[in-house]
Amino acid sequence: MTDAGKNTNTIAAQVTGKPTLKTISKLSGLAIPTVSRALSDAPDISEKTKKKIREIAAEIGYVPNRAGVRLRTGKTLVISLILAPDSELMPHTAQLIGSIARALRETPYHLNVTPYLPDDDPMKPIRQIVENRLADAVILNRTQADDPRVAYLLEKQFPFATHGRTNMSDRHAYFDYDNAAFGDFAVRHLAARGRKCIALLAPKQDQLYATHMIEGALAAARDCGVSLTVLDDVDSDARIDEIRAAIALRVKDNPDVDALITASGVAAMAAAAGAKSAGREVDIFGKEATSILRFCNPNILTLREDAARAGAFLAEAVVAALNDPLGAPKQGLQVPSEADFNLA
Amino acid sequence: MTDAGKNTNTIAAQVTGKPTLKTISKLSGLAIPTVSRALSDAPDISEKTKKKIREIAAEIGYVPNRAGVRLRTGKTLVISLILAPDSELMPHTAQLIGSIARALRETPYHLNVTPYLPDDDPMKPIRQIVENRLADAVILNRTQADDPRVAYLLEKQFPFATHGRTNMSDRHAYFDYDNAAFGDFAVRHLAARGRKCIALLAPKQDQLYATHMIEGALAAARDCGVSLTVLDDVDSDARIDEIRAAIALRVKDNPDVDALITASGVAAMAAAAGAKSAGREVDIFGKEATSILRFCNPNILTLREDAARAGAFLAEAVVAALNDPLGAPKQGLQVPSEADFNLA
DNA sequence: TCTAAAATCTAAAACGTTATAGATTTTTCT
DNA sequence: AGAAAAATCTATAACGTTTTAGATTTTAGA
Repeated sequence: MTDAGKNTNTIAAQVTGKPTLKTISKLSGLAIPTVSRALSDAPDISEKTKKKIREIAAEIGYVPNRAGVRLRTGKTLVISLILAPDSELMPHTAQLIGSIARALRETPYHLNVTPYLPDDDPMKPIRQIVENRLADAVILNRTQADDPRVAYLLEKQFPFATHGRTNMSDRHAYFDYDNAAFGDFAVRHLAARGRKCIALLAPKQDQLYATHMIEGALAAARDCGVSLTVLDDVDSDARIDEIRAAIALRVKDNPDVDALITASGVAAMAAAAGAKSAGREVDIFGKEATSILRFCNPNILTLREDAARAGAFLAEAVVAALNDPLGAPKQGLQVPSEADFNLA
Repeated sequence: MTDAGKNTNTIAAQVTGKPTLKTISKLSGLAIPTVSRALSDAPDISEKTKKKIREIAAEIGYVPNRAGVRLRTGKTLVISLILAPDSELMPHTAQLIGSIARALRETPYHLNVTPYLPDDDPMKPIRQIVENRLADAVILNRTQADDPRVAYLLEKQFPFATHGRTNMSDRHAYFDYDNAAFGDFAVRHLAARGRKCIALLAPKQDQLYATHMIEGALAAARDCGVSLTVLDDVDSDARIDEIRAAIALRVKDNPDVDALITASGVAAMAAAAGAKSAGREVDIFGKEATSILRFCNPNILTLREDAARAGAFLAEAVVAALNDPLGAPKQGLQVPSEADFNLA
């Protein structure tokens, strides 16, 4: 009965090549499935054996071969971030990507990035991933209120999380910025500074965040007794020069406007430039602070959108969805506070 | 001899589950290895057979299982982008990531992102990837002149490409901005605007791009007969407020300075603010244009760094290195031109 | 002490692919 | 026509893992 541990100690040092279960099997004298089950803490392996195997594994630096696991289990150990074309141009995106990937380091999953172009069908990357099983889950950003990708993923029961809410948010994991609260915060802040006639620059597209922002701002405006106009004929996602020109026109048309709220930092910049070119002094309140912003114009106010927090949350949410497909989806909201005010 | 194609047509339509080589084997009546070799265009398969197999494969939408390929060949079909902590905060990084991933769509490789934190050992992710074969190649960004990661990868003969040159650039693929040409361009441009005393804000760290930039600028300054001072005690990679404060001090100390050159857009902004707070009107010339910049200060001049081009090049370069490990590494340089001037 | 049950381990198979060596068929040459 | 050569295909094995069912050992019960 001593043949099991016969040559354990001598070989352990001189392992050649990348260690596998087979290596541990030989070193321990136990069968490969035993080693496998011991490392996955199966109930039918004795504590003594588990300890022994874990020690050997640690000593020789065993790391499971992903291809083997993948082939056998059907899991890819990959989570894919679907990158919308706009996102590439947004200042916070790199931080979002980095923070997702960093959070995933605590898990067996790796992050891969799947971008698409403005002319591409947004459904195509999703379908490919689901049909060819290129990932175990996806993270979507820049979701639309009525997003066909979300509908598809729900139908296929494919795990996912979104950055930004949708019409179907009750059924999936997400992280979002509380844009109603942002609208509220911005209006109250401007009102407190004595502003009376605020214009809000909303994106044209069917974006839920705009709806929320407008609702919050309108309610606060009523409450504070200030006027609020929604400039829905100016696309805050348009090119920067167009925004500037459009804003210049609008403030000229409406001489009472003394403050502007925008949905993004870039739009805030453009709005500031537009107002200036119209010879007007207005307060600008923009979401999505960039460190750059505070130098641009003395009157640009911002609330920080915490991309790092969003990324970490999304990573956890999507892993939770993988581990417990039937559990309630994790949902997070960043409520703006004074602590985020005018910070980079 | 007719048993081969016996039930081809009938079954083709009703394939169930994800098709594999086995599926095609059954449909075609040919052995699995034959199917495999036909699809990889091996010389010992007849054209007739190849055609037949390719048709079936196309019809049922066969896509090779990555786990199978990976396990058998040892290739991961993954390329990993190592993301430096600073990069997450830089405006162009998302576009770099997106363009790499988009270029890789033409290849079998997927892009995965491996970030590390300021406190992490930069070698750790690289070692993990190489030792555990988590990718077939890596792309490094923010390389240092003397980068231990580059030395390690060269020693291990692991395929890679870098964004930014190093001391060992002759031996690896890279894409870089021609910073000497940038220094030259900036100085000549400022001189043409009548500026006589230029200060150059260089990063403190051992970054090759700074060396190049300084060399180019110094040579041009000699040639144009203007004065150029290198502010090497101000770290252009420092926090934005520190740069602003430092610049304010320096321009106060030196009343002759009438222009500033910086290595980044953010530094340009900060420098502009610093000069303004010192009550001075100086021209600012910064690399790495962001759309935002042009609204900030009337005097910020920029040359565009084309992140999309960099990404596409790096993807191609690293794939070339994989396909031909012994070939000359692909190396690219973006030479700044008027076409890149003051563009976002 | 013997049997039944529980605990612990192992053998065999499978995931999908490709490489190697060998088998079969076809072609070419004498 | 027969043999050698070329062309084309197949059988087998392996990559590293986990699952299933079964084998062995140990413990508990009478």
